[in-house]
Amino acid sequence: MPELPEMETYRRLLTEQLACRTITDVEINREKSININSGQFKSQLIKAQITDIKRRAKHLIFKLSSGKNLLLHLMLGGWMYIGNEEDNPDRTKQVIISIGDKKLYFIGLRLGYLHLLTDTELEKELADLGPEPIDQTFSFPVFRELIGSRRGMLKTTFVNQQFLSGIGNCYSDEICFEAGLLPMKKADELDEDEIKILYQSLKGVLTRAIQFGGYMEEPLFRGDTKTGGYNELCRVYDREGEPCLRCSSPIVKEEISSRKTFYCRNCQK
DNA sequence: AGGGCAACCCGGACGC
DNA sequence: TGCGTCCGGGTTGCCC
Repeated sequence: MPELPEMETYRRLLTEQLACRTITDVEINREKSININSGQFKSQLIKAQITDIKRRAKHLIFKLSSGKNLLLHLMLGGWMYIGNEEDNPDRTKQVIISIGDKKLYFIGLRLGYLHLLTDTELEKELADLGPEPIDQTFSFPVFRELIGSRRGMLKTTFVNQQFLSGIGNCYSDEICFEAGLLPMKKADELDEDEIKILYQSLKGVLTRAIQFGGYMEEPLFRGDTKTGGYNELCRVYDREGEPCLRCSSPIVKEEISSRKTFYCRNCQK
């Protein structure tokens, strides 16, 4: 599912493709995907310019020239495609935003949504999110302080958006593997060295994942070679039964707090 | 505080 | 081909 690196990849590519462009049409095929009635939604979007595209955690925020914000969360299985009338995926499109002859398709929005919000509403919506892990200000002392207040398992701690924002099921496993720590290890049982390794792994995995375009398999547009490059670089996620790339013992899949979790029994301690 | 769990949602994969 | 069934999984909220 799209996590921070996937959304950051989307942000960068969407900015290249759509920034400063004007919305010319909007099609809503699923009312539940939006927060106001479709008539109002359309009239507020059409003729508005996309002035900027920002990211906060797993959300994207399309800043509009009207001063309003279009807040996107893809949740489970949501993805986007930029094409045109002919070039588009053979899937159900819940929302389609036209920008001249280009069309931005929103696909797989089940629990995902596009909410049109004022600055105040947006701020309120994002208020409970924890710090951005790739932010410059997220230093080791900040991380040590933060994790020092935690007693739960690393897995549940990392996927908790109030603790740290943007990490989901895949990257929490990848970070634990990189650090050589078991996902069920308790945060309050870590020594100083382990906290340091965990911090470095967190920064390292996310930075590399962004660099390689995340692990989403669907390209954003025809000829997009950036998206999904990290898919083959995942070392434990969705690799059940395959040999560990460090020690060759099979990667195991286990349910931890009702989330599928992948790890190596041998080299993660 | 943390763990467990249900509810949300429905496209699409899968089985017959 | 066609129809019915069920899974996935981030997030919220509630209970213990």
